[in-house]
Order: sequence, then C-alpha cells, then structure tokens
Amino acid sequence: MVTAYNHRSVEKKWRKIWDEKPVNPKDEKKEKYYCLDMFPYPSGNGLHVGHWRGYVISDVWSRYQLMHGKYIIHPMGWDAFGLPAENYAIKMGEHPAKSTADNIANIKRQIQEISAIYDWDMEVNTTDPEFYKWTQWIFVQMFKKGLAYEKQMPINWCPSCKTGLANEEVVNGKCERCGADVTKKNLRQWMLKITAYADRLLDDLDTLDWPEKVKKMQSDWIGRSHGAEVNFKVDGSDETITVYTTRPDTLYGCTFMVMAPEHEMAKKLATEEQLAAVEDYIYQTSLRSSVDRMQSKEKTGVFTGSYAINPINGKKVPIWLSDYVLADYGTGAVMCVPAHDDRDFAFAKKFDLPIIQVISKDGVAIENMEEAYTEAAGTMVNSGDWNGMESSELKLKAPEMIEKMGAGKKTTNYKLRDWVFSRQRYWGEPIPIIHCPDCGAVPVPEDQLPLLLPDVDSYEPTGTGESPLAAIESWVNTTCPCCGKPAKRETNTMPQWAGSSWYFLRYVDNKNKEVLVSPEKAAKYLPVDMYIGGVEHAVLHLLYARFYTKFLHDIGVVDFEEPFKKLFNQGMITGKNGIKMSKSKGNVVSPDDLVRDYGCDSLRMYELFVGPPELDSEWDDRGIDGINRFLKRVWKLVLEEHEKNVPETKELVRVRNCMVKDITTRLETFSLNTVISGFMEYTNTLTDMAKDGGVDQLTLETLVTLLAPFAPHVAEELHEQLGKEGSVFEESWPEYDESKMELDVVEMPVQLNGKTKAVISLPKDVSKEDAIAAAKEALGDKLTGNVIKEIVVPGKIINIVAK
RNA sequence: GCAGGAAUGGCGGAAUGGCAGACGCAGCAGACUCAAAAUCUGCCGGUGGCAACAUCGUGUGGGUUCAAGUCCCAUUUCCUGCACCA
Repeated sequence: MVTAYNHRSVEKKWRKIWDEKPVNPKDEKKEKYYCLDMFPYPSGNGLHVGHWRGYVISDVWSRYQLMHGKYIIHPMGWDAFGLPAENYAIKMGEHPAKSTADNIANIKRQIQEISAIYDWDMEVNTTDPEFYKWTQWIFVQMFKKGLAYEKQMPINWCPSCKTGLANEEVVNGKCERCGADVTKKNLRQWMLKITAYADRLLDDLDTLDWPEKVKKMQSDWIGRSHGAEVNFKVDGSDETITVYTTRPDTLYGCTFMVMAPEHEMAKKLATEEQLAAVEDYIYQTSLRSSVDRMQSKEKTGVFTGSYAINPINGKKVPIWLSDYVLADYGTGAVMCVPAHDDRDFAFAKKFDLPIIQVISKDGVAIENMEEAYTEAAGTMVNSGDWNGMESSELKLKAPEMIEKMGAGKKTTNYKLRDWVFSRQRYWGEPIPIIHCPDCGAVPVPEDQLPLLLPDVDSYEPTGTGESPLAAIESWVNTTCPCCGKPAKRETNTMPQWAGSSWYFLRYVDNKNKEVLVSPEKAAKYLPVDMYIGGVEHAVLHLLYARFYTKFLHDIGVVDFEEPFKKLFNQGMITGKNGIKMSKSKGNVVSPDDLVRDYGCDSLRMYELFVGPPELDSEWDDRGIDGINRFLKRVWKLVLEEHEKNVPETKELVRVRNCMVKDITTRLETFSLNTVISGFMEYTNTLTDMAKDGGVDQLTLETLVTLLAPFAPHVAEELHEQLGKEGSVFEESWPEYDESKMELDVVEMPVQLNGKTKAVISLPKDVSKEDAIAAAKEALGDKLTGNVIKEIVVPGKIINIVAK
C-alpha cells in the first residue's frame, strides 16, 4: 500500500528544501529568460483568486523555460505610491507609509503561498527612497532635455480624488479610479512631452509580439492622421483662420466653417448684431460638463456674423461656432463639407446651410442629398480644375497641391496629448524642482536626490489645487541651487505611473547606488522577454513604460527601445454572473482558505483549468474538487505502478510520446486550460493501462516531469519517490518522437452520405480499395442505390456517397 | 455610430473542414459502510423506443463542400475598446 496524498506535508517539506536550495539559482553561464508580472499595488483587501491567475500563468511559463536550461529572471515588487494606497490610508485613518508597509507584508505572504520561483533579492518598492531617487532622476533628465515642462492650462480634475488627471486616466468622462465625473480646472501643471515620441511609439508597435487588440488600442490612442492645414482669410479683415482637414480633396465643397467656442478668435469674429448671441453661446458651452458635451450628439451652434474666404475658389463661407468642434485638436477650427461628412451634414440641415456635392459615385451629382456621401472613392464634381479626378488619389495629392498654391501646408495630427504629470496629492514622489524668483524652475541637483517625501501630520488632499506638501513651510522654503537666494520647492507629486514606467529595469540591479541600472547588467538581463498582466493597462502603463524606455534609450541608459518583447493579457476572474470581484459586492474569493483546504498545487491547476487564460472566467469554488481528485489519482497511479516495475510496451511508448506532444504544444500556444484537461485524459488512459498490465518507469517519470511547472510540490515529491536524483526542475523538458506515435490499427468512422453509420478497425497503411471494401461490408444492407463517390481520408474517415 | 471578440448540454468548457459535447463540475443509480464522508463502478443534449436503433441538435436564415460548430453571405443578441479627433 502506498501512502495517501497529503498536500500539507508535501508542500511544507518542499518549501523548506527549496528555501535552502532554490531551483533557479543565479547562473551567468545559462541563457537568461526574463518573465515579468505586472507588479501589484498593495491594496488593503489582499489578493483574491483573480490576482493569483496571472501569477500562476507566469510561474508556469517561467518553470517551463527553466526546464529548457535557462536562468529565469522572475522578480516581484510593489507599486506602492499613488491614489489607491493613499485613499485606503485615509479611510483607515492611518499614515500611508504605515498602511502601505502593512499591506505589503500581507500580500507578500499571500504571494509566497503560490510557491512561484520569485527571486526576492530583486524585490523593489516604488516608495523606497533608494528606488524613487531614480524616478526623480529620470524626471530631472527629462527636464534637462526639455521633455518635462510647466504649463498653465485647463486640465482634467477629479473633484472626488481632488487631483488633476492625465487624459489616459479619464474613461468616458469619469475618473478611472473612483468613477466621479471629471471636471476642468485651470492649473499650473508639469507636463511630459510624450507627443515628441508619438511617431516612434506608433511605428514600433509593428516590432512587438503583443496581442493585436492592445496594439490597436495604442495605435488608436496615438491617433495619427495625415492631412492639411488650410488658411481662410476673414472677409473684410486682415485676420486668417487656419483649419485642419484630412479631406482637402473636398475643399470645393466647403460651404461653411465651424470653430470651437473656446477658440481665441471666437468672440472677435462676432459682428455687432451677433455679439450677444455669440457671448451667450460661449457662456452656455462653458457651463456644460465634458460628459454632457460628449454624450449629446444634437448639434447646437451660433453664427458669428463673419465670413471666411475659401482659398480655392474665393467663395465667402459663413463662420459658425459649435461645441462639436474640439478646441484642443488640430487648430480648433474646421472647414465644413456637409455633402461628405455626417456631422457637417447634420449641422447644415439643422441651420439650413447649403450642401454642395463634390464627390460622386459615377460622375453625376445628386439633387437634394438625403445623407452625406462619406466614402473616400468617387469622381470629383463641382470642383473646378479637379473635376473628373479620382477622389481617393486626389486626397493623397491635395495637401501638397494646396501647399504649392500657398493656401496652406501638409501636416500630421495626433490624438495623443502631452502627459499631465503633476498630482495635488501627498502619497507620491515629490517633483524635484525648486522655483527661484530669479532663475526660474531649477532641478534639485542630482547629488541631492532622493528628495525625500517629508513626514506630515495632515496628508489629506486640500482640494484647492495645492498639494498637502504646500502647507509644510519648513520644507517648501529652501534656497536656489543656482544663485543661493530664497526659493520654494515644487509641491506637486508624481502620478502613480511614474514608478511603474521603469521598475522592470531596476529589478536586475536593485541595489546599485551609482546608476539606475549598470550597462553590464542591462545588457545581460534586459529587456523583458515575456510580460504577463491584465489588459486594463493597454493605454496607461504600457504606453508610459514604452515612452520611458525610449527616452532612457536616447540618453544612453539602456540599448533597447522596447521594454516588453512579448505580452500576454490574462482575463479577469469574476464572481458569479460575471460580476467583478469587490469587497462591496461581497463576492471576493480569497486564495488563503483554498490553499489551506486543497493545497497550493490544486489551486494553481484550478486557476488554469477554470477557463481559457485570455478570457474572463467566472469563479466556482466547487470545481477545485475535480483538480484535487485528479492529483490524488496521479499520486496513487505513480506510486503503485512504481512498485510494480513493469517493462515498457509499444503501446506505452506510443501513449508517452503522444502525451509529451499534446502537453507541449498546448503549453506553447498558451492553451493552459486544455493542458490541464490533457493531463486528466492521459492520467485516465494510464490508469486503464495500469489495470491492464501496468505502466513503465519512464512513462511515470515523464508524466511527473511534465506536471512539474503546474504542480511543483507533487511533482517534486513523486520525482523523489521514483528514486530520481536531484530536483525535478533539473530534468530537461521531455521530447517526443512523431514516428512512435502511430497506431498499427486505426479506428475509422464509416459514413454513408456524410452520416456516420459504423466504425471499423483497419491497418494504418491499408489501401484505398481495401478500405472501401471493408467500409461497404460494414454498411451491409444500409448501402442501397448506386455508389456515386468514395472518399477515403487516411486515418480519418471513409465516406460513401450513394443515391 | 465605428472597430474587435463571442454565442456549443443543467454549468465551466473541448473540437488542424472529418464520429459535436473531450476534460471537469453538478446530478442520478449502484458498490463499500451500522451510517455518513472519502473512494470506486455505471448513466448523464432533445424526441421516439424495453432495446438494438432511428431522428433532430453548436444564436437565426441562406450558401460552398462528399463532409460545416469550423469556410462564405446576411441577420440577432451579448461583451470589450473607441466615440463629434474634422
């Protein structure tokens, strides 16, 4: 009799052994493989089973690479600055430094329950001064390169979090963190010039092995468009209004112009009779929230009374104001071609403006258009010299033609905005800048970094647009590093994204006091080969991290331009009915109880079995029983068959090779849920074979080796009990031989007119004639009428078509 | 509105154009047990049938093919992202 599987004793035993002798010791001679998890922010709620999923996937992948003879860089750290940590601290009435440290301790304990091969010597914490020294250092370098600059501007403001937000943090007009409606607030801001990298951020997406979905989201976010700026003279004035258009080919069809109400010329253009109406419209627009403005598609507007002159044909077109034109995109003014744009069409209909068709399907203009013709292809009409030209070709040539005419210039526009980088909150890296009345903004000298976040009694947000740091006079008042005169410190802090934009570089050299990362270590261990995390960071963290990496490349810190070669986004684990796990919904499942009751190995495998890893999956506690039973069956099978010690048979060799191939190919394609079901199938098959003769040693060893990345404790224990030396992770990944996977006799379904009527056994190399004869015999009486066609797909199917 | 993804038993899900429902959960029946748990065995899409079997069946309607969950066209619903970006 073999002993029964007891997860507690097995897991306790191997954890102790692995602590003393890690399975992934640092080894410079081996090829490196850097497998990175998106590091967590230390939430007070601890981890739920959804967090586990990503960590299990990355650990399985890491251990799989380990068994290919690589040295695995698999670090973990803490994204501990920022709003969530601070809001939690305020709620609990604790200082964020304390609650953050407590939460890290708890989550670290939970993460260690996963038994992943994390190298805790590499641990980083974004709130550690030795870490944020370099976060500040990067900011100073950006400042020196002119990529960090100050600007007074209306920015997105969350009235609940009492801080400014980046565009990326505003989702459907609401705060990404708390869901409050975002308003505008005019504030002096630190900005990062991410737009300077727009082209590289867009073009280099092609070099990345990332999910297409994420690449598309980034590409849409950057939103590059090509077109022209066209200058319209204001009739009876020296003023010129420049518009941006991607469709300069439709210039002859422009019948009016619309400007954003915030446009600097808006009020100036109002004629005496229209002035009151224009002022009223500008005022009304200013009252509307951005959410309200985005949601209602009903066109509103006001005529300024002024006209602009279309440079292509000299025609006068009225200038209107409307809030559907955005002040901060392009030039804040657009030429309107109602015949070929849905929005302009709706506006023209509402205010009874003329519609002139300039592109037609067949060269003939339609009377009274019912809707805008928005297709790019067609023949130009009503367009002077351009008549008869193909519009899609003209669209490409028109910007240069307009430039030659002196009516404008060819340009490119982006939706991407510069990054609003200051936060009016306490729990973040202080921006290392000193404001001197004489010298202006001066960076804190590098040898004085880190600029420590001062301790403070009141760290709650003020809501005034000033950070709580502004109240600490002893800290704010300092001297200018340039001239030594009294000066004041910048009191805004950095956003949470600052630390996470580069943390993955620091892991490999986390104790370096001289440089962010040494060139030798960067060359040896970077960049990241595989990055695993949720899709929610597609246009936030992942875009910012790419920007930072490109900048650090440009100043010579690293020699690569892209931080993450391959990206995998795991789906979310939700509660019943797809509801997101949250404390307020009361549907959070903690891994702690499951580890206690079923063991780490069972939970690891169930996390993968619950559904395809890239899709969201509903958690159901009951399913873990099935995994636990499976592990007990494997345990019993391996130990009982080991005692029998039977020789291998041809069929065992075949099953073993099939098993290796199936498990390996499914793992390679990240079909991790079917890897687990594959293990179950082969275990069931081998259990049947055990009853019918027995299972040989090599097959048992192979099963155990394949299982190691998934259920490391069980595999390690069975590996030892099979009498093998060393760790199972020192075994190399099993290989398979296709030629040993063929059956001598194959089962072939026999179909009559496409419907299966029988299954027959045939030798694998049976001739077509023999196969058909056997099939006809199997069909017997069922085969009536004339045989029209006979199809034999070797090893697959036989189909007889008869009428 | 635009773009992408999805739709398969009671449930989660599996199927390089080749026996739909693997694997697991739940359920039912049996064995073991004084009993329960655990474990083991069998059944487990609908309809008809004692059964062998027949027949229908992958959101809906068409099509291609010897053969369609899979490919093509149309359509509905749901999810995700973007959303007046000129």
